[in-house]
Amino acid sequence: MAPNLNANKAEVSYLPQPALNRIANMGIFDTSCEGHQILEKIANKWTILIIYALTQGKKRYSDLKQQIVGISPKMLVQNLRSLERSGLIERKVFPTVPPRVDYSLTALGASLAEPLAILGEWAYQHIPDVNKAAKQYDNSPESKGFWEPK
Amino acid sequence: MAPNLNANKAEVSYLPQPALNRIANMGIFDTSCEGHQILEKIANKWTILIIYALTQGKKRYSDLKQQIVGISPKMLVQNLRSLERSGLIERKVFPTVPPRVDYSLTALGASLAEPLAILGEWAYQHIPDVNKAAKQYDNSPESKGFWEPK
DNA sequence: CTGAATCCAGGCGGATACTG
DNA sequence: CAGTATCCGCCTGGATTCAG
Repeated sequence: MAPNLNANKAEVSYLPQPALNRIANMGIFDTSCEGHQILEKIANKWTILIIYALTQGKKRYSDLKQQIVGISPKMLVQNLRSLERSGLIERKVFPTVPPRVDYSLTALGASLAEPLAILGEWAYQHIPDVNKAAKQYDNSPESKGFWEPK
Repeated sequence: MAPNLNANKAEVSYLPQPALNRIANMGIFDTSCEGHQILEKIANKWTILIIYALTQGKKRYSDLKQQIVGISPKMLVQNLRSLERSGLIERKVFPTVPPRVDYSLTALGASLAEPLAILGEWAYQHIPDVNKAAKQYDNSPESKGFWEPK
């Protein structure tokens, strides 16, 4: 946070100021760094969607399974456990028959919802931009002979 | 955007207001939705790290390879191509010998850097929280007999 | 209903060797 | 230097079945 704006960045001025300066120098690029590991954990498709869903309020297992289209029970449970273990969601079991389990965001999980929501909004807002870029890329000469990544 | 604060959310009041209301109802949970696909594309480890690195300014291939610890040439190129195709980064080739290639963020990519930075900052700020939760979880009775997810 | 267990294919992703 | 090509292990993740 100290204003050590060193002069070794001449041409690029598009950096978002506050956040990135700190991040870059904190070992985020190193696998052994805990921040890296947490980032890796939350930066995956299913995790994000689960957080999104739970932001609407507590939900049952079957609700999540229905809302998150295409998720297999295995992946759902796996990610739910992962999130629970990290303290992002809470799992509440009702000893009834048939059983009932509610999942909800913890305070920690709720604090993550905001950043993830911003990310999701970005995705929506830039659909046309990405499509346009993809179309241009396909018509460019360098798109010939490249193994399609994904 | 209209203030339709319907009353069907009684107990949970932790939702971040602005972003999530829109996201949830826009098919983000559906694989066929373009927003979903873009999100899936940017929400992966290597992509995020590449964006982070390039936020510091334009970099050469070898610079990226060195900075992003543990990335293989295959993954690096694959993700670079993916990002280029989506219009997030620009690839500039210098016809010199030995060859030189610079990668840099486009305006679109720069606009994504901010959300990603926020996410990365969240990861760092909550390292202790996640660790504490994990420790508690391990000591809880329900952590017995569960297949460790990741 | 909420998962657990098992099976299995596809692809992610690392290692290596090789080009212009 | 900046990739490309190839091989391949392994793990993700889907499908299915079963249990409490």
